[in-house]
Amino acid sequence: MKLPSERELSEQHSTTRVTIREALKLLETEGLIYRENRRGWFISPPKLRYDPSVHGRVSFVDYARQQGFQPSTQLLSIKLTVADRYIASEMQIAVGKPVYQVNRLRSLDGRPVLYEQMLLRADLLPNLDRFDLEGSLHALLRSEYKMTVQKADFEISVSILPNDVAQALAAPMGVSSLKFQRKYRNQHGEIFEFDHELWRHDAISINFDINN
Amino acid sequence: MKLPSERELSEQHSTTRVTIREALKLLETEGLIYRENRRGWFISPPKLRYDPSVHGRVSFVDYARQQGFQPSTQLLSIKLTVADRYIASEMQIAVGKPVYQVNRLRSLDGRPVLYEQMLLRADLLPNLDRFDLEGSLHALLRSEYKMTVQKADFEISVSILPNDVAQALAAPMGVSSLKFQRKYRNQHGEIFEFDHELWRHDAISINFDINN
DNA sequence: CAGTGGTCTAGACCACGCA
DNA sequence: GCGTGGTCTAGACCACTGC
Repeated sequence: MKLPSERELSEQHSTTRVTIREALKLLETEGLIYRENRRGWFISPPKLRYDPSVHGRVSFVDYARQQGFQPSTQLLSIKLTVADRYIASEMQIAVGKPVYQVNRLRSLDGRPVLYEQMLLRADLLPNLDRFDLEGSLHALLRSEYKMTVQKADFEISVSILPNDVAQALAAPMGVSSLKFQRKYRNQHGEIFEFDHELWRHDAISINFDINN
Repeated sequence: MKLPSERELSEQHSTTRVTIREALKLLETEGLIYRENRRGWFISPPKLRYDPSVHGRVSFVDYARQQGFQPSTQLLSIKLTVADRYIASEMQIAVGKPVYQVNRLRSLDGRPVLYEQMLLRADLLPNLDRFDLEGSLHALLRSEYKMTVQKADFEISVSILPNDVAQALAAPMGVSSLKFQRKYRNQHGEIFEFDHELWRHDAISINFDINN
């Protein structure tokens, strides 16, 4: 699945590295190939089909397996912190309220595709850090805290991978990404979770139905 | 809203055009600036917030106006054709069945942001080409054909603007795009419309709610 | 340590937008 | 017809990967 080196390609096509790189970047934007930082160019695997309407009910691991991928999750960090002005306003809580910040990395067949940052209200979910956070978070919230998702707000846009995230995904700077911003409300209408998900743009397609 | 020329920028920053262009392309991928083919670089306006869950009920023109944009629609072409194998399979009709193909270009404040290709079953929507197709299509279907959307299937992914579409959007080759593929079913469960929408990636964010 | 991708220089020519 | 962006050449050095 690895392409020949850029120097090799430029000789084969009697052109220069600059030109070859431009062509490779077109294919990258198109989603056909991707890079791992300083390791080379690779053919992109098929996209994961992601259905936001079942999110919170069906776990990443389950639907990835259904589609023939070997998924894995790595907990990067968890810390107890407090809401700054931005977080407080988005989560509709007071500035200074305690929140857990959980960062995870998710991979398909060993390829990192998703960087997840989750902010969770610590007052509603005490001692969250004592649990195993590499599995399904929503299954955990259901079984340990009787917390279920009543409503989810999504905002999806195309942007760039921030530098730290690019590093975590072994991606070079400037790779485009699909950004999910998500808020979950529980049965009482409280926003208990506020997430940022950053996907490699070539790793995902979003599929869902709307009924009128 | 126009940036200085690339040559000017490279002098100002004591570097070469190649390097400046790389930097500009980073900002382009990030969505902060955009190009119009051979006309220069411009600051990107705010994104249109698009809610797929109200699509079919609220028109492009209406929600664009609500957000302070001046929307416009241009009919590029309409023709009566027949379903090839791909279209037939996607629309669940027989190969050779008649379909209207409608192509439209939509702009915000004079900036082309969306290329729309719609395929509509001609047997269910006879003489569609006699109507004004620069307004809301679904309003037309409702009033003239008593056709309402019961269910909509979405597939959203990031890709590149195809060359002909890039040209229509006055975009250079290789600009990334957000692709919507959409199927509408009527009250009888028939797929009467199959769309491809290509958005400039920096012109749109998708916002919607899911209720469990 | 050899080879890779990431970054950069200093030019060049062409096609097109604009006046 | 001038200036623009789009494309290309022929090099270079560095930081890092993989052996």
